[in-house]
Amino acid sequence: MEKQLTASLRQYEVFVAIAETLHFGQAAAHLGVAQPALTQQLKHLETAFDGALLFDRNRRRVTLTEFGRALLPEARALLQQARRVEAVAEAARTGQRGRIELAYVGSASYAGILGRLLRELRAGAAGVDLILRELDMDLQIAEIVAGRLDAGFVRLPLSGVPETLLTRTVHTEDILLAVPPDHRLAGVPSVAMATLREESFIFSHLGPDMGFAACAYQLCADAGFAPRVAHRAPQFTAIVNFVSAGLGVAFVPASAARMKDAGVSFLPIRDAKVQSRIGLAYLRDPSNPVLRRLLDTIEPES
Amino acid sequence: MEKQLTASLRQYEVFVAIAETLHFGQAAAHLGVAQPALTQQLKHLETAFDGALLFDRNRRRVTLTEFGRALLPEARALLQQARRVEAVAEAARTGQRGRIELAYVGSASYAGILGRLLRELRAGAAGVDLILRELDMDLQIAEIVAGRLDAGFVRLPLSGVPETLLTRTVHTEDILLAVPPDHRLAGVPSVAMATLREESFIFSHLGPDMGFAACAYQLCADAGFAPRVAHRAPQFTAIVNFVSAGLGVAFVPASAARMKDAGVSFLPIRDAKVQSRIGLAYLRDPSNPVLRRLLDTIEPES
DNA sequence: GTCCAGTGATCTATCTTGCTTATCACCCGG
DNA sequence: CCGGGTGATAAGCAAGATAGATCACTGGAC
Repeated sequence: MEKQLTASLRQYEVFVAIAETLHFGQAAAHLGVAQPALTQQLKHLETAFDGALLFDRNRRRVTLTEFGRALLPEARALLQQARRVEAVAEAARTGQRGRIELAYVGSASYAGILGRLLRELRAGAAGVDLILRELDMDLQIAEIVAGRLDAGFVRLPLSGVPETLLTRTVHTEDILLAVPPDHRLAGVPSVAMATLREESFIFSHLGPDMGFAACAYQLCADAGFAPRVAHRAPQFTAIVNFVSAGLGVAFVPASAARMKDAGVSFLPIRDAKVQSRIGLAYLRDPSNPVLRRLLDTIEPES
Repeated sequence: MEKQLTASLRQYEVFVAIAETLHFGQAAAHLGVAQPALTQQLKHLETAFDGALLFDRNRRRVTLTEFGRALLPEARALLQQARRVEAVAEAARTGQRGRIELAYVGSASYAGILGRLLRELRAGAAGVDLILRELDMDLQIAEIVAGRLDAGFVRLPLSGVPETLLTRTVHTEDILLAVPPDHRLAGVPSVAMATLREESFIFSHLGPDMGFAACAYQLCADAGFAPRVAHRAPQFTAIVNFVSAGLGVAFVPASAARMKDAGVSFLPIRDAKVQSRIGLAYLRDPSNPVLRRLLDTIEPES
């Protein structure tokens, strides 16, 4: 059992108010209460200190005793800290202060949206601790559902996830076709899906129903064929490397085209009806105020 | 009207206790109250923060929310400051911390008692602000009575002072006779009062009923004569200078004999029945705890 | 000296707060 | 399915805080 505190904030508040005006009536008005309350609270405080008087009350003039004078700065500091706690509470409640743990799939870092979004998150909220790490989409989902991660940037769409897991699109970009330097299409200004029916494709590891791969399969399905998958690679860097080595062609998000790897061409697809979307995935009704604030900065859509 | 504080120390205390154990029952035991009290107090605190929850209570496990986690360090700091205020209050109440304003008559500084006493005052009380100044006895008394000075070191006795002004002897020393180099007594090992009846004396300015002068007059009265006062000077340094210049002899406190001014001899008085006392003068029932503590270190006597 | 305005203390009734005990609702392991 | 453990809820009581009226004392005006 800890040592009990013997005086209340209210009592220190009264003490400081009287010390500032040296007048019970004015201090009472300042605190918005009647004067007898001050007399009583102050007396309680003095009783808490073994009866040591804080003021000399000569009926006509109120003066701090030496004891009171010694206590005043500490009492002021206490009240200041109390106000600070409440200010911090307000900031934490509205998400301007606190901690958030986010993840992102590797390909999200090409798109440059991380920097932008996180800059927004920081705007006017210098007190936010941000823990950020790169993580594959499937692991992100597991961590979020388990409550060990607040939210994550993934390639949409998701499938087979609990319906408490929501997503919100934060970035949309075209899908390009990456072709090797010596490929028949290298150098053409754009391609049509129909011409790709016989190509060998390099796809990501992730299944056909989620993320970027789902969009790629959709492109092919729209064009009336199923892609022949020659190889799989985990990340777009690896995929582009495979393309560069001539192992096949690949769909990549436009932001991955910056890689300019060994003569690989990135060709617009004339008749593409789908784009790749990066979204933030999070649990419904998030309790983390920082996340709530982050979601507020993203237009609530899809 | 200031912004009102919305939560109480008790509520933060409850919050921190629960945060430390993550268990309502244990926290309640720790605080020495029944468990429902915690539930209620915590709810009050959460209500004060617009209903934002501080803990996730899953019936089986209590966890801090991000909001609670953000608030915890501030709440801890608040409680620490509250404990600090009470510690400071205790120290101030017992005089180990605070401020004291003291004065001393010039001749008290020869006696070396200031250093000793003030060292005692500081012992185990590093938080004491000491304001010290040299001041003549009569001014000291006025300042003390007016409440502008806590206490002062003076030569006893006092007379004609309010009876609320008390003194306490802190130092006693012999009275010596200072004689010029060419005086008939220069060089004798000691003198008897009876041989001084015809001497010219140098006295201090202060009246015959107070301080050192009162002792000197008493010496002469005991010997059956009234001293012939040739000159007056305000301080012992000046008096010894006058003696050195051959203007007469003078009684001085033993501690003034260190001055060794230009061949002046300081002779013990064989039949002296009085000594000079330095005392601390102060108002009865001092409210300054530091002064009370100082008085406690001086044996309560005289 | 007398009186009056100003100020803090005191008294009392009322309302609020905080705590206790008893009980409930729920989760989880056997 | 039951029992131990845990937090929430309910009701009652004691303590605390406040308002309003009044008292008591101070110090200056005259």
